[in-house]
Amino acid sequence: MKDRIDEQLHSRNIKPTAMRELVLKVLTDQKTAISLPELELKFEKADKATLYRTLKTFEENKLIHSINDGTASVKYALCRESCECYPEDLHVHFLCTVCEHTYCLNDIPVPKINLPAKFRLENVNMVVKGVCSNCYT
Amino acid sequence: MKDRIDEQLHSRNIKPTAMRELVLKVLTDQKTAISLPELELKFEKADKATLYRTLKTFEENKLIHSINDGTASVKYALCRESCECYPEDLHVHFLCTVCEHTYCLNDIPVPKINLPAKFRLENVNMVVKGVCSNCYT
DNA sequence: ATGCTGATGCAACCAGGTTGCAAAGTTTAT
DNA sequence: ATAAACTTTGCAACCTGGTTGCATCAGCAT
Repeated sequence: MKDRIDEQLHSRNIKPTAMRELVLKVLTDQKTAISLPELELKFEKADKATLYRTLKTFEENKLIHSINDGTASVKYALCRESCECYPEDLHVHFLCTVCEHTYCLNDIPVPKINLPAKFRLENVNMVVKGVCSNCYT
Repeated sequence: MKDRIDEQLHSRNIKPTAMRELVLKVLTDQKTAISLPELELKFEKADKATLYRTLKTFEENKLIHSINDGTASVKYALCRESCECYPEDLHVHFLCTVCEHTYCLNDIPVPKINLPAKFRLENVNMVVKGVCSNCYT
């Protein structure tokens, strides 16, 4: 288990400190994207700033991606192995308005958009809001 | 001018107070979406809470729509006359990473997405980041 | 004029995000 | 093995946007 974690960190050129291993472990076990405050709650006692910087490091190195789903806080989820966070790599995110969980719909790529003349595209954030299958009645 | 403003307010069932007329005027003159802090700066002396509530009122009555473009703050822009903020009414937003302005790409509808089974769609937020034509080199 | 309702202004609060700085831990060169 | 150099961590403090409670004020109906 730990091996696998360290391997992941290594493959993204992130030094495997104890803290980072723990955070990555939490992120791996997570089915939905998680926010910084939520991450804090996963630990008995952990420093917000450290977690914050850990997430930033992960994001810079493309181990995770951030999602701004319109709720108060930014959420984070693991990137796929092959992800380089290019526009082609992007997928749709789904925010359930009942349970507030944010899902990565990895199989649904973000549709291509034709921008007006002289607009250059760098990135796309597409969040669908609705009710997830768990909360579906 | 004022007539036109009042008419707009009236058509959305919003009582035309002085404050609201001023805010709507600012929003009308705006080419890009504006945030609460930005709106505050447009006035010599105005109360944040009042502006906040004014925006909320406008939004509830579908005179404006909010855009969460991933920057720290939520931005607001006028709805089109015919807008009821249904998913069909939605358009793509563009955030310029240079000037930080957010454009309503009114002519680009949000693409339709096929969600997984038992996921119900309510709303879609699609923000494209990049460089706008003004900042394009 | 009187009373009711909703709008405004002020102050205070809250949460998430972010930074500075010193202590602890790692790595590298000698 | 030791010292120097660099990185990570933990703590505290801060900033900003968003939000709320409450007293006051304005507009309208009676």
